[in-house]
Amino acid sequence: MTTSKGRVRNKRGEGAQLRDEIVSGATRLLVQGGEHSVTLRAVAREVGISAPAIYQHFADRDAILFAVAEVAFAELEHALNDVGDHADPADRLRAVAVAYLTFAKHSPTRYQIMFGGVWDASKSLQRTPSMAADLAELGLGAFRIISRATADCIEAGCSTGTDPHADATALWAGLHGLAQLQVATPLFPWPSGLQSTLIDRLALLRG
Amino acid sequence: MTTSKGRVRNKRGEGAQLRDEIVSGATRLLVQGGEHSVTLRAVAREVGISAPAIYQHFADRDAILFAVAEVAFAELEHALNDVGDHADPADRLRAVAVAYLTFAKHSPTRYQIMFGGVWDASKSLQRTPSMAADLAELGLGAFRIISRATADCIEAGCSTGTDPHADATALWAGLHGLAQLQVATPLFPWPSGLQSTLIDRLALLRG
DNA sequence: TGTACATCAGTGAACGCGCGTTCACTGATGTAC
DNA sequence: TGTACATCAGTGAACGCGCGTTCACTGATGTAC
Repeated sequence: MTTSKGRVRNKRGEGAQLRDEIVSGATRLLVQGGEHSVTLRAVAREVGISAPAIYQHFADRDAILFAVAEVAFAELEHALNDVGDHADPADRLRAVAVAYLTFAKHSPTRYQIMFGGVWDASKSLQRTPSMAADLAELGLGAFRIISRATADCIEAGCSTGTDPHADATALWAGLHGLAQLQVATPLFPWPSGLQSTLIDRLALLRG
Repeated sequence: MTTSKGRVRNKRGEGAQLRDEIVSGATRLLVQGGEHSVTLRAVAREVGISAPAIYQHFADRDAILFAVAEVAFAELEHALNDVGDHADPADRLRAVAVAYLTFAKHSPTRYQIMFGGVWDASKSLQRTPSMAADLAELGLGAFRIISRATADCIEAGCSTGTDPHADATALWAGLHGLAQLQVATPLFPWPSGLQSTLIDRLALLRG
């Protein structure tokens, strides 16, 4: 059986597949039209199902966006892990940092979803216990990769730092700021080599 | 004459006062309930006027938020200029940076409005020429203060940097990232002294 | 093997809501004569 | 000085829209006997 849009109804026991389609559809809408355009009904239209069908998989709109963020975090983590081999730990850390910035530049709207923005004050107070904690946990995955690479630099003597956690946190903040600002204010006269400057200074890498 | 809410109608020639009240009301809503709660009608309710009255002063909702951002940028600029006297240029730069972070921490929702988020992809394509450029100009005001303070450090020999613009930009990015991340992920184990670490490293200040 | 039945994976119509926006208007206030 | 008039600063009702959510339902599919 096909719906009016040609979608094939899932077989018995395979209903959970729709969940993935919903997340994909929401991601597509997010990337194309911004967070604002991801409504429950719009997602249903995008996927080719009726609106109520979403309720079998998600409690509300925010739950969908949360799932989108989950996937995005997983992709980011994968990108950071996938920077290839580097003999020099400093080069590896630089590659990780660049991968982070690349992800943010390539998927600005998803990146925005991942770090706040969505869960605004009014609602977040209620869902903080569950969602914010889960989201923080997801973010930690990406952070740990940066953190490990930073620690490796210190151990190998490529960095003059002494506190891996503090250095990694500073670097993370710097990367986040750079990623966001460059997307937000493209008209600003960004100096060339800013990425490297910021990374090397925050991670205390030797010139 | 008073309206049902007790508001006194402006006299002839003083209609422009309502503009300020609208901006204030929108700011109040933004601070309390997040960007999402700033609708044209909600603003009208907050101010105590009918919804159509807003159209005499603003073209649409985004124009109101833009005005809110304008005021916020002016306040930020004022805060950065108002850090008091410092014999050491490095101390002054540190004070400016701390003032920046304090503003962001104290007015997170306004800070969010100032740097993107609001003007999402779909709409911004149309209003980019006028609004994004104006907003960038506003942001430049605050940046110039950081930039000048950074240049002073280099001139005075408190910083080992050689390119004031690049250093100031890196510092700005770092401050922005720290400001945003700390608001977005309060559960993260933020190391103490992170602010100073980040500032000193990016501005190349001597320990 | 056939058949009744339970369950799964959705649909379609309907609801009430708040939104942005328009339109014609109102009543106070200043101005010209 | 009085009075007609233009203008200013809004109001109030109405519109169509998309939204989230509910409800009863449908029809295919697997399962028990």
